[in-house]
Amino acid sequence: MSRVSIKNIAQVIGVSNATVSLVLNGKEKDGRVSKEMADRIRKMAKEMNYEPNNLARGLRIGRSQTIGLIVADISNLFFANLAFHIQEHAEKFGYSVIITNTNESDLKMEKMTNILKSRSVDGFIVVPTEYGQPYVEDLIKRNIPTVLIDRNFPEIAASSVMVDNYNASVKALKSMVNQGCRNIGMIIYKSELQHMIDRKQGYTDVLEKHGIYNPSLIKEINYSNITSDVEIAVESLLLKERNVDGIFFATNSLSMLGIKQLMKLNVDIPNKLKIVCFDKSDVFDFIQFPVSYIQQPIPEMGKNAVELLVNQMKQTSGTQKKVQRIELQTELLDSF
Amino acid sequence: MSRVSIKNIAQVIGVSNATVSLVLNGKEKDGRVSKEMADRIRKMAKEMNYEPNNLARGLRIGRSQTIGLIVADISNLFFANLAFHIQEHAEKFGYSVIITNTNESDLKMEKMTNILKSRSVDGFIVVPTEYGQPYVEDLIKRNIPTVLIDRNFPEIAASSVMVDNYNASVKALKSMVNQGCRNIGMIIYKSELQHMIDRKQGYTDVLEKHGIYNPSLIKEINYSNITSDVEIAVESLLLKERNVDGIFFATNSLSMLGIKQLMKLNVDIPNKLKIVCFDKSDVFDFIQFPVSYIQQPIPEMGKNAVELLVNQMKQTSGTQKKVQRIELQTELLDSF
DNA sequence: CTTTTTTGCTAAAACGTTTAATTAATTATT
DNA sequence: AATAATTAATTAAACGTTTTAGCAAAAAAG
Repeated sequence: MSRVSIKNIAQVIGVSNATVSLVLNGKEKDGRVSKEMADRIRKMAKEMNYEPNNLARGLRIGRSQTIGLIVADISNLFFANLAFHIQEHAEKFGYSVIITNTNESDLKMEKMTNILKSRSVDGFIVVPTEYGQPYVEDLIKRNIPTVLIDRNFPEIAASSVMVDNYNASVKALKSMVNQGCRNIGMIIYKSELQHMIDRKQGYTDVLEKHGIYNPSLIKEINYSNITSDVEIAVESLLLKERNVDGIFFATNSLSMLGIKQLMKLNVDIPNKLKIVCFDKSDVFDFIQFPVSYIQQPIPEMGKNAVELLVNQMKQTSGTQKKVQRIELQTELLDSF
Repeated sequence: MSRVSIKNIAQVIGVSNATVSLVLNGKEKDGRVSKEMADRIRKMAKEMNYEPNNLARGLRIGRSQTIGLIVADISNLFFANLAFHIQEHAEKFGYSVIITNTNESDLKMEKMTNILKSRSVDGFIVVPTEYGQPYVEDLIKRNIPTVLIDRNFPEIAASSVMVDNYNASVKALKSMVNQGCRNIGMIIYKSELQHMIDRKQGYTDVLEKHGIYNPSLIKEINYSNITSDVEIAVESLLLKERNVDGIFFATNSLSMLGIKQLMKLNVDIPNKLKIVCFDKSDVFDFIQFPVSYIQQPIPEMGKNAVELLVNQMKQTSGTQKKVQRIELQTELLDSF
């Protein structure tokens, strides 16, 4: 036997579709359905194992109660955690989440926005790719509720939930300077994304203020060549004449590879070299030297993104969405 | 301006809905639409930025081209990777994936199956919770295509993609015995799930065959108390009189906590104690002692699950689904 | 004992597709 | 020249909801 519909229930009870629908949506007051009939309908619905058809519902009311989430890489723990919290929170508002991946590919970003649009998601939460700006602009032009997370495009009118990357970086570098570092390297992705630029700027500003800025200590890594690029970068920074006494890793993937290389080279941490990483990692619990790291408030990021989005979705669809940019603070912590 | 529909395109061109639909679905041959008209329609559709409404489509054709994926914990890297590969593969068949979490809660499992059912997913890929069997049975009773992954319920007629947990365990234990271990402990979840039972059975059988089985060396951990339980279990195994010279960790989360504890206690690995873990971890690259681990073929698991499911979904909806149980082999590897 | 209000329900349209059944016009076949 | 076949489209119903407007009966008010 196929799926039970409202019509089926209506027939069995001998009442109209409308009455059943009203009751099952808790609008019995509004529809003035008698208490007895309402109870009878609810009982029968349960008995017949009725489950609403959200396709039909979505078609009719023009909403699908679904959020489209586009992340750069679900197998990266940072994004996996983010996805987890977004989902948990979305559920509280009655939304399901469709998670999709871009693998940092702009092409895939275009594809994923299209797939999700055609599934009538009510809104988007997006970790955009480097040149994904046009696709975000398209969403906004179409007046589809959209919230950027982790990364944003400052020059377009998009709501976003970010951490204060500049100050995170400043915090990290100040701490290194205070601990006596004078030749601090930085390993960062080569990217035009604003959050990377901010992290770099924080580094630059602190070091310049202390008169110890040296641009040749910034190593920019190609995402496509990450493993070998990091190895080379670390080795280059460790050249004797450079006298590097600190390295700041701008993302968790860079940290992992960097630390691996530092261990291979038997670098004396923290005595000869101090390191600060972006993001916490399980790995920190297993290495014999202390690591400082910038902790991002992942649960709050997810929570805020969902709330921003829900607010946007609530607004009457005609009006221009109000742009809200949320910036959360990070914490600088020590692994032990 | 709101979303462009087929009707809009039809009006602009001055033709019927049907013609536009036929063309946009590539059925122009079937519907005998002239080449010129077809081209005109396609061009106009592109120009007007038409995007199909999959809610309407799904409602009409009774399928949503969506797979519901239920995992135990998306923030666990094993499941995150699995989700990643399932998604990549599903996409090739034109399916989107809605990922949801249960956090090992049976209640949530029920909720998630309901949510996904009401979203008319065409099929389910499920990592079931310990007592989630009734919900899987319900899906099967309703003739909804379903594939279990990572865990299964042998007594119900459900298709599944598993690794050969018994032989994985046998492989691990044989290797430890061959390396001279005689008092081997095991740390495993207290669970009635078949894959856990199989892993335990592999342990038992190998050790019994060698006459070195000692049930008091099996430590069963409560999922809700995992951190302290593992600490206690490790300490208990390391009591002098036990003379334990090997520990087998039955899951990645147990491995992580166990290794942490072993490091805290400064155990001499691998000289005094050998360890084998289930699943690979990033952490292995960062610890100073070698670890053996069972590697599960995550990409193949995802691929097989999607293919099984797609096959089920292709079958005419009336017929009883053929049950296929796929068992993949694992590899025993060394971290270095 | 009218009139008004309230109560309890129904009819029917709409959302955007797909698709089977027709129709009408043109071309091919005898 | 009549008939058959092909081509190029159309019509209209259906999928399962939601929701507005309306109707009839009962209850309340005057």
